[in-house]
Amino acid sequence: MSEVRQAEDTRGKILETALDLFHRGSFKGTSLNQVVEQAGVTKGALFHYFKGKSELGYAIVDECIQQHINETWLEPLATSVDPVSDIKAILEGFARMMEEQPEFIESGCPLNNLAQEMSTQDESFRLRMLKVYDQWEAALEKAIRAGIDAGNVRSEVDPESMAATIVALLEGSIGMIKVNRSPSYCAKTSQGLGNLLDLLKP
Amino acid sequence: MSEVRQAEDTRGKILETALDLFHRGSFKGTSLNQVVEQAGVTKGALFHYFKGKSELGYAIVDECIQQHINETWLEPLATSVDPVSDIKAILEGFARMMEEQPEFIESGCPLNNLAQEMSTQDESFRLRMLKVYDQWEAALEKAIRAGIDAGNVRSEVDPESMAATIVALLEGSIGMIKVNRSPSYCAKTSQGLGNLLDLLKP
DNA sequence: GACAACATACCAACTGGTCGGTTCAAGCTA
DNA sequence: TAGCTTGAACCGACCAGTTGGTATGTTGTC
Repeated sequence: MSEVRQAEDTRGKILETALDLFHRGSFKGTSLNQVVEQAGVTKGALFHYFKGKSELGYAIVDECIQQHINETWLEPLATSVDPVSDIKAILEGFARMMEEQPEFIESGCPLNNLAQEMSTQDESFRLRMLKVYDQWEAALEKAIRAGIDAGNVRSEVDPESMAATIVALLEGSIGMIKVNRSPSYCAKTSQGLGNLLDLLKP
Repeated sequence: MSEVRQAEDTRGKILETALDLFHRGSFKGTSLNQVVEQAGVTKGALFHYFKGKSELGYAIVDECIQQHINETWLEPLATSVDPVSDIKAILEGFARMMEEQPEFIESGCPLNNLAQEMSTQDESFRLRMLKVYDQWEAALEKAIRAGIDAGNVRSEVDPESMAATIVALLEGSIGMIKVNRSPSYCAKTSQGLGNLLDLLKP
């Protein structure tokens, strides 16, 4: 007993643990008992920081997932004028991560998992996740537009539709990798994404 | 009481109801109590025909979903030599269905929903759903190959990778429609799919 | 009377959530 | 500076409701 009080650290540990469990399993399929057990905290601590399971889920979207999208997509694309190269670089980063942490091949995209599970069940969830997707697509669209202006992307490309297509194909591919769970399928999808991106080139 | 015995009809009603509930909600998020209530049968009846919840899920994949994929994809593509036109025709059928039954915009693809939820949790589930996806991709691949032979598809296209890309983009798009839930987003994704298919043309 | 086709009552395990308590650091007072 | 108060940060026993699953019947048909 009589540990030093950690304040925000406990909240962060709960968020981190819940993200991990929701990612590997699912939102509804993970119990709060599992969360508190794995996080090494008590039910009281969890309900001290979050009004309930839903609020915990909202916080994960607003904080953890939003931050991750910011770091991996929004910031790298913010000043891009050559989206084909920059997007490919991000995807290569993914490929490396999947080799290092094979759990990601099985578990898929945390955002997409949560979005597919919860957007029909909880409007509040849906709107939060839609906001993240909108920002993601907007960043892609802006980068494609800048690419066109800089002469790095064909002018016939429709930035809005292409941005949506890239997100859909990426999320769809990650989902199929989850079901297939084989390196050869990873290669197939990465080829598909590469072909799509090459279409942007002049 | 004392209704006429219906044998296989009861089983069918349970399957149909469970598919509907698993589609609109999720597998774990739907209780067997909901299933028996909506199907108008008792728990005894359900456990008479299915060993448990998992077996009920397996039967839905093996029977309902497999049959649906057969009818909408495998059979129409079996003798296709012009896959671009034939796939577009199938997609137009989807578009029509979404207008008539708006619930499909919200609920997404039953196979993908189940696959994303359960493939990490239950290997038996995963293998069954993978089998359906494999058949789907094989049918697309075969049609693309036939299209190349008939001069309706560019010979540079890689049938295997393109088949996987079409499935991934389609499932990804349906998933994004679920989150966006707007007709304008439907238009965007349908444009993206159309563009991809037009790439096959010579 | 044997057997499939149900019906009903029931169960242990678990669920999200509550609630009265405890601990302790920081601020206020005298 | 010693004592007092307050409130955030927990703790953990408890709760009503639900879960998937079972055990024991009853009913109609060949």
